Amino acid sequence: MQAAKKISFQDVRDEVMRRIEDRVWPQGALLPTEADLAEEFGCARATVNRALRELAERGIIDRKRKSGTRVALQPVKQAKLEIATARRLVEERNATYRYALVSRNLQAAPGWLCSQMDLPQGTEILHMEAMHYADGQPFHFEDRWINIAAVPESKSADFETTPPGEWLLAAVPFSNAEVGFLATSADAALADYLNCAPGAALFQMERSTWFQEQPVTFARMTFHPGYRMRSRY
Amino acid sequence: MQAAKKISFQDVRDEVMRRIEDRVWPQGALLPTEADLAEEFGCARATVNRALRELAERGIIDRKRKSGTRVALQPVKQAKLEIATARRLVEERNATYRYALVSRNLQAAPGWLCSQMDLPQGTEILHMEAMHYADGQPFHFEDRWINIAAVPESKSADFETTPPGEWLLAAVPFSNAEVGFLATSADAALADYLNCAPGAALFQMERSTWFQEQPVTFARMTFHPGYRMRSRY
DNA sequence: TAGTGGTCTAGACCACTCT
DNA sequence: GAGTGGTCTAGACCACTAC
Repeated sequence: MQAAKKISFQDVRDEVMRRIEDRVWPQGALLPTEADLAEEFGCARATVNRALRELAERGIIDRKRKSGTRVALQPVKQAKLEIATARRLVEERNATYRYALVSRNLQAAPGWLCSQMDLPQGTEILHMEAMHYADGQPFHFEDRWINIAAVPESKSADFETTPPGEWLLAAVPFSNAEVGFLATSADAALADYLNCAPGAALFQMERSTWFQEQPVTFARMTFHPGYRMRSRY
Repeated sequence: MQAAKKISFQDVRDEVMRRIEDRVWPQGALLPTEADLAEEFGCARATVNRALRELAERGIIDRKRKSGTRVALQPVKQAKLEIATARRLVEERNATYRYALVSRNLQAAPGWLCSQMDLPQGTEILHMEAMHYADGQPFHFEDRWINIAAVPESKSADFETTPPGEWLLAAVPFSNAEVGFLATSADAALADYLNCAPGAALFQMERSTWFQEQPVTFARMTFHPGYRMRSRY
């Protein structure tokens, strides 16, 4: 005799997923109601609900009240990108991380930054440039702008030893951000910093960050030639 | 008198989030147990559980049995990237989408592809090149490889009018994938296709896809100069 | 071994939306 | 109006893990 284990929401989720993959329920098909599935699987409706809710979050199925649950026609594919600090990226590769502050200036925000970060003209900004290295090789160049008004302590923070990204992560831990990824050509300065030929194709990440509706920082990271950002989904 | 509305898990989630943002519970702090929070909020423990589970999924808090729930020290920042078809990307910009198949060949998989997709040497592969346009301007160039063994119907599919990406999305709707993003320099062929100077910096996305453990397709998309991929988190 | 989160149940009511 | 998912409850037992 089999031990009649209790059905878990994971069992339900996986079985429903299997039927979708095996086209038992093809794309666009209507699934049984939660109550029916609960009866079939011999579990509570709440268990089925949680299973289906997870699949809906993944974009596998679409749910609407009254209409019921359908297999998604165009499953939304989402890749989750972990936004990590340079230190973590470097150490993940079993390399030694090193950081160096290149420049630090208190200045009025330039126009392009004001529109980028949604700041009033002439806002006081802390501008820094920094380099991050992996095993002594250039990893990425950081162009960092911090809104002093949002993080006053940054004015007196020690960025000689602590990278701005890590400092901010501790100072403003829970923020919203907008990221952009693009390719750019190395200008003379980047070529120098990243030890590559001028004109080389470089991968860039730009990030604007807000905390409680207030713009905090803008950063542009330019990676060494050949850098590749990866993800699974 | 206020209408004493029932507390929802969203109320609990938002209030807990507020206390974390306002440093009522600073980073690393131990939160009250689910039972205590349930009593405080006047709701069932299951309601608190769902609220905290969501925050844990977002990486805001860390939960461990017996130890309890703590505010995350290093909140994991995750960006969700929607992987959309070229058609959708183009139409989102209110531009007119056009597709053109450039070449189509049945051939043995080259060595680099076999290692990339984890295929046996000499596997039969359908190789295609295609262009995608937005308002008549080059949007991206697609280099596509399909494992015939995994999707036999692809051999006779009409890729003159249907982009391989869309065809595959319908044929193999629920798959796993690995994506990589990088920058590359335009060679003569890409410069021609994308109407840019040779050597221009271009954004590339590479994707390998599996369905039920079997390699299905590899695609390399090279975008027009100036393309930027965006996301929020 | 005891405390904490993880999950399931059975029932109830609500909210949306199709007809 | 009626059908379906969305959520809450109160209670129970389980599973992991710090002690």
